[in-house]
Amino acid sequence: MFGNGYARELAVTARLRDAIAAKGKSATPLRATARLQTLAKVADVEGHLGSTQGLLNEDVIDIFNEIADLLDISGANPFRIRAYRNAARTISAMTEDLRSFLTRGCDPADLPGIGRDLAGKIQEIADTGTCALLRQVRDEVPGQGAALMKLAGLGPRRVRALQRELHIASVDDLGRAAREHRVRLLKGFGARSEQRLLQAIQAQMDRNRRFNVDVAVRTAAPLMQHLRENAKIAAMTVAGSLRRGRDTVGDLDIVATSAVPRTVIRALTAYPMAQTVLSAGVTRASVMLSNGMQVDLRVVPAADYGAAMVYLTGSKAHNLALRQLAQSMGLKINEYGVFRGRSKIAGQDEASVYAAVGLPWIPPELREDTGEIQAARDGRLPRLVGREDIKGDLHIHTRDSDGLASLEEMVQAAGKLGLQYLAITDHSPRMGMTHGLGAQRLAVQAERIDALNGVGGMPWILKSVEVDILEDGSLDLPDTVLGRLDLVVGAIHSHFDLSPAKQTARILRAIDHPHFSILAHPSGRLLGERDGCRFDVPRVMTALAERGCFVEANSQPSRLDLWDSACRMAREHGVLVSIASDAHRVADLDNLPLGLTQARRGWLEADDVLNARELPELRRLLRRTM
DNA sequence: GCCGTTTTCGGCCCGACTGTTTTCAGTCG
Repeated sequence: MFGNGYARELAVTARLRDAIAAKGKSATPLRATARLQTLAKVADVEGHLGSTQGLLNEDVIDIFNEIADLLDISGANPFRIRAYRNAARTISAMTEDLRSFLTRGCDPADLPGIGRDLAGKIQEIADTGTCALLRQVRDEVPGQGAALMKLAGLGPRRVRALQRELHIASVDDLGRAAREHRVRLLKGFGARSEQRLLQAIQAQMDRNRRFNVDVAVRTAAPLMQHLRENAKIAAMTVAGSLRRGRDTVGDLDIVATSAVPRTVIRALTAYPMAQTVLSAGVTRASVMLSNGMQVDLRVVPAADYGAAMVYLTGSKAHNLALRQLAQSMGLKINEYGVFRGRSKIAGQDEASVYAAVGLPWIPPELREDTGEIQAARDGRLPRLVGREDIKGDLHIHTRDSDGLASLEEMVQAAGKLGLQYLAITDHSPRMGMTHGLGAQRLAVQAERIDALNGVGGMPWILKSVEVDILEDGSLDLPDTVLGRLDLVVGAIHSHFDLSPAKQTARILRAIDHPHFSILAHPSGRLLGERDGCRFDVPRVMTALAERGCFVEANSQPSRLDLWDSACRMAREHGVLVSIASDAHRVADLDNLPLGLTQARRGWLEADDVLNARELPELRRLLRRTM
């Protein structure tokens, strides 16, 4: 998915910064990024942004993971295997382009989990595009071992057995063998595992499907209600990626506490939407719902609830780091609590678990092992922006273009939500299908806004427009028209597939426009439908900062654009973020928390958020000085 | 293969569930 893959191309993470600082080297990401941008400015734009940017990171991640899978199948030292996986994870947490990292003279061996050997392999991949060890292990493990490993239910041992005994090289081979009932003849396999493998092959074909967060919420709510009504539950919460606020959700993780766990397990397996029961034990069960979403349920005693919540909220990387920290203190963390020897010292609530390892409670949105544990240790955790900090909404449509409610209805609804101000941002003329507004209709709208503002008792209405950024970077309305507005929100709605160089130049030109205020949904991605456009994000952030402009975190569940790491990059560049609903109807105003969550995942505090400002301060900030 | 409040060797996160076994290995989260 665009958000995850592309996020890897962005700037230096705090984890990286911490790791380098811990090793006694000084490296401020801002300075590093600035240097990079200087290089970019002098370089030929097309050349700089050509085919290599970010691809090295992907290459190294793929190669290290494949080496790990193949070593696993060949029965290598498990800790050597883990080293490759850890290194791949470190690279995927990097948001700077690895090639520019090397160009700047930085040493990958300074990164956590990467030593001299793997640093050498990274350099080898940078130089040659591949790695001798990969070729070697591919020779030793013939066939598509790595592809087989990705099937649910197949690990290294069983892949090895399939390859050795049945000469199965590919997923297709496996499907054939399973249908011919040859797999069940192997030791350790039976008719049931044969059936499951066929299901796994089918599931893999259906997969790569993650759910937008609104779908996940709409799936979770009735399920939770069903469980409450049909089982004796003392407390229950959704954990996993939904609780961490990921932009998309793969499955639902639910943790519940009950004196009679069996009732909860039974209630889940009896849920009408549960199509297949994948597993059901005494304390844990998994089902596949009819909409294709998997639910993993864990039932624990009240005394273990906090530990189970930490465990099931994850991320896996965060939990690993937490356990290692515990271990270094002579403690053990599992889903039942924190233990010193046999005695349990914490676990009832999450705060006690963190406190046991000397940390303050860490908000779920930060639990990705991207520097939050070190920040918590140092007392540097951000005070994340909350719903109560949001004073207004700077991206709202009305019936005048493609909205479904009138200006008056949107303003009243914003007032009911306690907002102090809102910006009306209907589309510009180029967006023909949205009935976009030209100069004349904008002037009429402005009169109605003046009249409403004159009445008072409602949120202050700012005059604005969502002006189309045309292919060449010019704006879809004349200067004279834009100059009369309180702010100008600019967005791309076409030509998403320009080369990164052209896309970057297009956006930079738009930002240069004297009346430009906020870059809205910058990538234009539609989750699960359309990848976003590709552009040089650090460069655009730098330009926004230099011009006194802002960037939007769009709250539509199918957009969530900016994504988390780009929000973090905005903060690092000193660009204030407008967390906006992009509402086209009254109900859409309630989407604001979704964008807010991405902002929180990007470590944003209230000070980093444009619409956390009071109106007078907002007005001051909107006055362009450059 | 990495790493050091166990510091250049000897460790490396932890437990539930499934299927195939008949006491447990393999897989998964």
